[in-house]
Amino acid sequence: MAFYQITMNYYEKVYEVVKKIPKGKVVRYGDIANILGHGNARVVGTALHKNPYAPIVPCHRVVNREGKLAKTFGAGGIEIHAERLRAEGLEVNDNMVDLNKYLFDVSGLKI
DNA sequence: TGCATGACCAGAC
DNA sequence: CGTCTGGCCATGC
Repeated sequence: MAFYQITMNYYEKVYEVVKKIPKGKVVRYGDIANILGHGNARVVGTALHKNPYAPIVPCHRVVNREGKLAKTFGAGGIEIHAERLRAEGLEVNDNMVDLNKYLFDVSGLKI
């Protein structure tokens, strides 16, 4: 929601989707981009990198197509990224999670 | 208005 | 497996 920001329509859509990811699951940048209707995963990554809603938006539940975590995680670095996932019960090996186990299907989400 | 940037992706080799 | 290339498009200067 646009609490006190006026110019972040696109990024805000990203945040809205990310907030709907259930605990213990992850989604890929491309999947978010897909349901937003443009297919540009880079913009999704950029949006989360700036993530102004740090604790509200669970940005650590977003990984790339390989299941790898963000190299330059905005809220503390890749180690924090991994720790937050482990805190939710996910296995993180070599900064990577198993998409076959934890991938959440966002195609059923509404925006 | 134009140009560079980026938590990405798919294909080629 | 790994590396490289081209494309993607919102954002900011």
